[in-house]
Amino acid sequence: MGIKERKQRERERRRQQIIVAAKRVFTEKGFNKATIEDIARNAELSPGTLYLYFKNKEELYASLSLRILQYLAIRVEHVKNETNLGPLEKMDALMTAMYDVYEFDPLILINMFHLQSSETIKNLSPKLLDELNDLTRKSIGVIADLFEDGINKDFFSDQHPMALADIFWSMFSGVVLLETSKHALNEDNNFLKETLETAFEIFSRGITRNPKRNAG
Amino acid sequence: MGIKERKQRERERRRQQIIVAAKRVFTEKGFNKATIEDIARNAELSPGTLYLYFKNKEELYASLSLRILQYLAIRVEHVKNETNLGPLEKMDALMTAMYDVYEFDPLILINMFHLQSSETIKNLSPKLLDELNDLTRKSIGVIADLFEDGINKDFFSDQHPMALADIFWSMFSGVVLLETSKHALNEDNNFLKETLETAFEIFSRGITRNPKRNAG
Amino acid sequence: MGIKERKQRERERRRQQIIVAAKRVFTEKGFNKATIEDIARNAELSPGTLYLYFKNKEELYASLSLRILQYLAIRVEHVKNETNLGPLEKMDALMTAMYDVYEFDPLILINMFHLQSSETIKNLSPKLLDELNDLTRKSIGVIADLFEDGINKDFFSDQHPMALADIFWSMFSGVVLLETSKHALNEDNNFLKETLETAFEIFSRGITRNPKRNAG
Amino acid sequence: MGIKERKQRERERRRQQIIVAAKRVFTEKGFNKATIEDIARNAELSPGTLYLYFKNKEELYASLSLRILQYLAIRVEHVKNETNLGPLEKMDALMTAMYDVYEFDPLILINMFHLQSSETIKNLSPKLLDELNDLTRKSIGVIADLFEDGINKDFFSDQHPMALADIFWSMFSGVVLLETSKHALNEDNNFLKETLETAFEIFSRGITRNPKRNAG
DNA sequence: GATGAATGAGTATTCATTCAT
DNA sequence: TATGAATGAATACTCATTCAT
Repeated sequence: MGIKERKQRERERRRQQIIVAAKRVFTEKGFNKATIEDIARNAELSPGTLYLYFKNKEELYASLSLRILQYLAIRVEHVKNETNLGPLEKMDALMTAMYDVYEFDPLILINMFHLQSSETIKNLSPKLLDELNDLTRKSIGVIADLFEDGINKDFFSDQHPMALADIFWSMFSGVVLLETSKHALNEDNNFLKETLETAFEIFSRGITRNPKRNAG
Repeated sequence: MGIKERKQRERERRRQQIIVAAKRVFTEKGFNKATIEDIARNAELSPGTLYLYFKNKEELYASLSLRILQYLAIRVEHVKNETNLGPLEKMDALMTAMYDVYEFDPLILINMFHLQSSETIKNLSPKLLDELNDLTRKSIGVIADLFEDGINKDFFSDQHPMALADIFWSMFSGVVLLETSKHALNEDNNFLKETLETAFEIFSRGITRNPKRNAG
Repeated sequence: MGIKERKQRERERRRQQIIVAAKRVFTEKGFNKATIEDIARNAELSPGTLYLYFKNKEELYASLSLRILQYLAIRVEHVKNETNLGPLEKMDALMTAMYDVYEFDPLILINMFHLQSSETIKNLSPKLLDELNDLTRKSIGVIADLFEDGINKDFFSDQHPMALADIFWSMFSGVVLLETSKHALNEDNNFLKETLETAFEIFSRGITRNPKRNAG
Repeated sequence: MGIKERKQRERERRRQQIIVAAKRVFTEKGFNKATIEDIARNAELSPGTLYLYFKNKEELYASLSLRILQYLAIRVEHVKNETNLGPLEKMDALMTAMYDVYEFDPLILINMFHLQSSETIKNLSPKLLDELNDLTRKSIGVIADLFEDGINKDFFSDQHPMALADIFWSMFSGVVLLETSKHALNEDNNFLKETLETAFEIFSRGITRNPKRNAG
């Protein structure tokens, strides 16, 4: 048992070692230009070993996203559960959470959005795709709940909560992608934090029912 | 003379024939999985012929984006020049324009956003990249002008116009990408128009100075 | 008839136009890197037109050699027919002739030797190859006759005239190729004339029967 | 340790396996018509494997020449070091050496001369070209030393040793190429040995100072 | 004859994946 | 488990040649 456990832990350590290397290489070269050998060398393992831990290159690529999505899920869930916060305060907490998610691992977050572009989706295994989507949808669902709550309590204007959540998520990913592409183009991109804050601020004001706000 | 002209027209027709085929194939398979032979077959031409009209695969791919960016530039420029419209009305006109751009060629628009993802940027020729960016930046700049005008006239809250334009553009691309990825996942995505309208509506309300609005 | 003749002359002019262009391009780029379109552009004609005058690329390439081989044949024949010259004087005349051949068109001469290398031979049409070989063999044969005459008159040591002619020809082509490869390597190659003279001088002394020479 | 050594040896065996196949195929078809797949098939390996041992087609091609040039260098160096031989005897030894070089690998020797033709030079990587040239020049330099020694000792007529060496080398390569092109033309070429001997004999007599010879 | 647009066969090279050790 | 040598499928691009005008 102790042995089994140790082996299990050892195995998990190897997995992380590979994931870390993969992150570095994919981030530097992009999915297509990154080779398995690059990653293996970076992980100080042999190419063959990678296949003992990941079914194939795409699976490895996608596995990078899982962790950040899990973090996202935890964070938004936590916001939802903060029962002592009102809808507006939860919005603030949500925005902070989103920025934390971005900071948790910006490179992977971008990879993930890229992953969602239609080209990549076509080449992913259905199982993996489902997993990714479930995690994403779950978080967006929780976000929708927050909006719904706000609407019910008349803080937010009366719109479809899921639509709001989608737009919120779109705005988040749109800003992240744009700011990152600026980075890739060597323009300065130190303003992502400000841009994101401004974006969320606009969004927040946009959905807030004015009387309430004035009152608040 | 007449002959020269006819040849010119014939040549342009071929170009379009190739572009149409490329669009179909790139859209179906994505840049990497699409082969020149696929496109040639689709265009009912030989692979060699494609190279009489486009220098290489990337050039062909990017040429798809140019047209829609030109359309975008024209549309936003036109909104700016509508001198008889006030800032709020111009916002409405801008949103309509953006949706028209989406409808002008949704598939290519998505390709284009994908193009902007960092992976692709790394693999694009600098010249091409510049061209694409100049066109994009130009339009975003005009959008910023609209916001600036609105701010000067006290319709919009006092924020950096370029930042607002970036967020506007991010929201647009974010929504388009999200809705399209839903499509790729076979969820129904007929709601893009509504989502986009809602998104713009929220954005609009978010940036509008309340007193004015109440007055307006 | 006059018309026919004029047409014939016109046709010959075109042929030369192409040959001149081909020479330029083949010399600059070598056989493989030179394209038919390069040559056509250089000749201010269309690619298709070249095929009205030459069966294919290789035929065109080889046709360059014919002229110089014809010049060679004439020159050596002329030396042979100089009945008022003795064997040693004929050798001098022969060497002068060979150098003239080199100067007649150095670039083509080198192409020709290259042509004789086994790789190219395999890809030439038998008919053309025969033509080239007949011309070469014919000249080498005449050279052999000169040696034979010298041997018979006891000027030259008693060796197989054809073998001597082959060696003479080998030496000539060897020197030309070596000096030219030096040129290609950007070493100075202005010494070809001297090298060739020295080579011929050595050859000449090498085959001359000493007693005779002492007497002579 | 033993394992490492065995692997090393195994690797060298593979390399030879490829070189042997390459020699066969290049010799049969020439550089351009020979395909990597041909060679791979001939070596009973996959195309990809060839690239584990050689960077590209040209490198593989040129690697064939290196061995023979190394052999040449060793042989001429050895002749030079035979301190108990006089100049004339060294000439004999040199000629024997040259013929041995030819016999060491006739096909490759011809490839090598072909390699030196200007067309090929243009398409070779500079690094490779340098390597080949250094080796060649080195041997020709040693040959020049032999001539210089002979001149100093008054055995040979007073000419520039390097020029003599170039001519000697030219004659060698010229004879080899001519005789081989005869072979390619299906004429019998069994006389190369004789032709080469005759050529060297003529050369030798041509450079030898007569008084000495008479004395000798 | 002349054109030049179209053809499509031909190939070096890469790299994800496997499997004998 | 781990290795890494071997695999071989896959693909952009070129260019000699043709042929409708």
